[in-house]
Amino acid sequence: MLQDETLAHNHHCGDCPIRHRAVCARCESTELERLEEIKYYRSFEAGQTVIWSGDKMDFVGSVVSGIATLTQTMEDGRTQMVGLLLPSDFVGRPGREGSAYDVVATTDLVMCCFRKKPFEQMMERTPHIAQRLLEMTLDELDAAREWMLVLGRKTAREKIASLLSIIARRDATLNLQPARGALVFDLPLTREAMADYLGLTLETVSRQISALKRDGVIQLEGKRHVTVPDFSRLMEEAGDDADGGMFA
Amino acid sequence: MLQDETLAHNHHCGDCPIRHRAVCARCESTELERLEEIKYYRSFEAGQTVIWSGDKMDFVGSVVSGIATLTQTMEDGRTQMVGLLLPSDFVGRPGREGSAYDVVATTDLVMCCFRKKPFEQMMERTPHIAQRLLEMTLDELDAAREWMLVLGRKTAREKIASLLSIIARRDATLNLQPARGALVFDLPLTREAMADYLGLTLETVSRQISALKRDGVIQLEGKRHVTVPDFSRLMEEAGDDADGGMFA
DNA sequence: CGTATCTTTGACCAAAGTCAACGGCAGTGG
DNA sequence: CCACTGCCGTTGACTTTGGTCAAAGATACG
Repeated sequence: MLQDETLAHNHHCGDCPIRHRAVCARCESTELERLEEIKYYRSFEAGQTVIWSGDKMDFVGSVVSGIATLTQTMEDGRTQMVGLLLPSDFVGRPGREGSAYDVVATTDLVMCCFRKKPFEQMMERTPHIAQRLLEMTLDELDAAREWMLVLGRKTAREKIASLLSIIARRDATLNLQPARGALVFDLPLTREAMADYLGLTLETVSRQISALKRDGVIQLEGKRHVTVPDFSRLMEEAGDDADGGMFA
Repeated sequence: MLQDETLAHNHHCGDCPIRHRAVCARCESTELERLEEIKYYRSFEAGQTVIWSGDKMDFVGSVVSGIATLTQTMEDGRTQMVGLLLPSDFVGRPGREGSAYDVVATTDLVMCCFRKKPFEQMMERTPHIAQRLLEMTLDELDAAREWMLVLGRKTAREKIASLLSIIARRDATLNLQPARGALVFDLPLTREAMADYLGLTLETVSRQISALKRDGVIQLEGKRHVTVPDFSRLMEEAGDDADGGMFA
């Protein structure tokens, strides 16, 4: 276990892998120093719940590494994922007491946390933080609206293709994949989590993945390792018109 | 037609009906004066498109009166509503060129507009505006996530009940309805628009409204005028656990 | 090995979509 | 004033998609 290392408080923001994308992206070095004073790291194991819906949140923070999900649950147990948190994404809502959602670590997870009160105070005095948070929130809102189209109007097959293309695209930008040819990535989610993401049952997810494989849209190695031989074909299956401009 | 009146440029922000809820809510009088210099009003008739998806937006603004919708459309014509804009809601995204969605006036509509560039400049110098916009954006994000649960996991009947309860609740807060007893309101949307909101067909919307009427959950007068004799019953039908605390 | 978790697949069913006809109402123009 | 037209909404018959229930395969872990 390397948790001791990841938990260490003496990481320097300058070396931080999410330095240029997180809520602190626009901060200058003096601002970073002040953030550094109120920050601390927390690690979570895969499967652990970071925050329960309704609980009081005494911190906010950024995902440094790993993946977490934001989910809502109805009393009868139906659940819908409403957010997928990747490195650099922000957790928590300044100016609000409790969490509206369950936050669960899907993989092992490291978060850079700030106690809520000091962070809120700092936000008031540091426009760079508020500006960046606004920008990130607007991006999230756009993503949520895109997702609403998926949930409301796409077929099961299109939903799966949409999810795969989102994950593939993200992976390509993070890991600087060759911009041409086959995309290769690992699914960070179980079939059940994909179902909760897409408003389907896990059986339907499984069937549609098998169908996409049968039709040559994707190749599978094991349950989780995916190869996409032709990305524009996948986009077509997702019902997304333009080829996204990724491969011109 | 009173359009001349609503179009007049000499409204004072102090008298504005959305003064305390819109993006300008936190501004002080000197800040309001400067906003006043760059604002202008625009009116749209019911059915008119305010902005086309992909178009360049040279303004941002607030809905003053009337209702507008934000919709996304796939090439084959499937459409999903992704936002319902009520008085005080903000339209447009600072720091981005084009609109990602169609904005359509559902009723006659008056908007308070600001040219984008001056507004963006003012935002940088006026933290009160950026703060309020962040707060509003976070609220919208919460609403979008609530909506995702509706789209992904609720049955047709629950979806209709959810929409009715949202409209009823909004109407109650706006028009200070008696906090007890029957709620009465008008549907601001056609069956088709409701279908686009909920990811259903208009036939299913019609059938489920008829069913809720048959079961006594709602009463209808004409096509659009709704009476809800027992709000907690409607909440139950929506699959929303708590009684919302509205009627303690 | 045996147990637990995740996944796949099949048979059947139910909810919502599709296609089509029709009813009501408002506006228009003869 | 009435007939005509267009839009909105309702309802019915039938189809399709995805959900439900059940069994069994794969993989990892102790």
